[in-house]
Amino acid sequence: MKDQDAKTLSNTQRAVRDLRQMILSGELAAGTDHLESELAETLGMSRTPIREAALMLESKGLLEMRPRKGVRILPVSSDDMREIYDILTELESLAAQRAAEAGYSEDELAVLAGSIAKMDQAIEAEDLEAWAEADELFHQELVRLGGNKRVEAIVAMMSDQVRRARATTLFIRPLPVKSNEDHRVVFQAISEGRPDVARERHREHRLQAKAMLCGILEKHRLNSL
Amino acid sequence: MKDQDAKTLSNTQRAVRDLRQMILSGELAAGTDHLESELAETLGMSRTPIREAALMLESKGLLEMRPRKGVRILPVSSDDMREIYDILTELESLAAQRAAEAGYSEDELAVLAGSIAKMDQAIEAEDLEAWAEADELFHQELVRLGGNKRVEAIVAMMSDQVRRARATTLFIRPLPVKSNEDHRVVFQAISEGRPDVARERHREHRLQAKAMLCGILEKHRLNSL
DNA sequence: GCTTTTATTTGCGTATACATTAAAGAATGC
DNA sequence: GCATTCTTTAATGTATACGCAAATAAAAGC
Repeated sequence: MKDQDAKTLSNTQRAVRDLRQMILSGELAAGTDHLESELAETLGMSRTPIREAALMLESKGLLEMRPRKGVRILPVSSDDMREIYDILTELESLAAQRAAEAGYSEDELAVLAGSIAKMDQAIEAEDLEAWAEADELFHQELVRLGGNKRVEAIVAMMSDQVRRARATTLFIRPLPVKSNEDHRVVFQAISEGRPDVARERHREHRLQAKAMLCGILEKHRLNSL
Repeated sequence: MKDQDAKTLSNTQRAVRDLRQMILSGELAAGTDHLESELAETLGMSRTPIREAALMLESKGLLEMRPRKGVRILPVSSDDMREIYDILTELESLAAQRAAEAGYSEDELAVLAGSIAKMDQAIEAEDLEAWAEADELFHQELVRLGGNKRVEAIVAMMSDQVRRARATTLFIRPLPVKSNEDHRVVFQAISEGRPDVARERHREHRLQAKAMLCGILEKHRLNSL
């Protein structure tokens, strides 16, 4: 990822990548304001590419440009999480259905199967970070198999917004054993070519995840992550 | 809309509005390329706000910025229409469900009811343009009542992409009598507070609309609108 | 002492200049 | 006549300059 840093990537693209990374990692904390000129200096470029990057990240919902107040890193409230999870529920369920309809071969489902295996191992080792990573891969690959590029883009966007909240709740939530079972059921429905089952089971999986996560957020008064 | 033209609106915002309008109206035809400097001259401003506007419209899926080729107005193929309609189906069905759960008063449903009345009148008068406008209002208001801002934004984005194709098919498709019945059924389910019915009926409505529209597009070999 | 008015600062929006580099065209060698 | 290399062109990516309006500080009036 370093080899095409200064080469093929434009400063705007680097700014998008770096700012996104800084937001997701919390280096730019939610709710904080930052002047365009500050960010420009931080990333070692002029305001122009910073502005362009900020514009893009704004339409991805990660920040907001407020004249004279600087760019504000948008916090994610539990209401936001509800909105986002509702969307993920619908679109991923569609993807599961379509993936089951597509009749993928075992080879084509290898990545999905692999992500499930990784999650099992992670549970075994009680490595929550590794589990979260594999879980994300599962959902991402599921959506890819759904074959709808726009769904892919929207889900990626929503996932970005959710990532910070997940990092916080990861160590509060119950061990995701049930979650793994859900994934296996969905996988099986896809590999057996049963669209309705895949759709409905994934839908339930997501609805439960939403309830669990929003429950935790409200119980712990974790608003604006 | 003219009074705050040069006043409160920045050039970038005007560029977004005007370019969007020019794309939707076909003044900037699908598939054509335009240099930043041309557009700048056309809209009477420098390249800077044009670039910023183009960046935003790019992330809304209306155009694509290709180095040294200019900005390309993205065509919408029948495959694209499938993707878009699939998303609209899922998200609008969710909105219908949520609207029914919300238990809106008659007053709060007035706009929705009004849009249905307008569609009936339009059918009566065989005014397809008016029907399309009222239909759009119905869907937009339905989504608004769903109470999910992100869904609203996504649906608005997809609607933009679909608008050109609709203009073309409007005079080929059968008279939307069935469509009006569907709307009434969905409306009733919402006003009676029956989420499952609202969801499922709207879902079917959308699936049929998709089949009809994509059928027409392929029958008439209308790719890349 | 408090409010209102005026000055000052400061960050943004936009124009413009310039460097970069891909693409098109010309020229050279075969 | 064709391929290849060099030259030129032209459009983008980026830096920079500057006017303007909003926010803040200072000053005047009550």
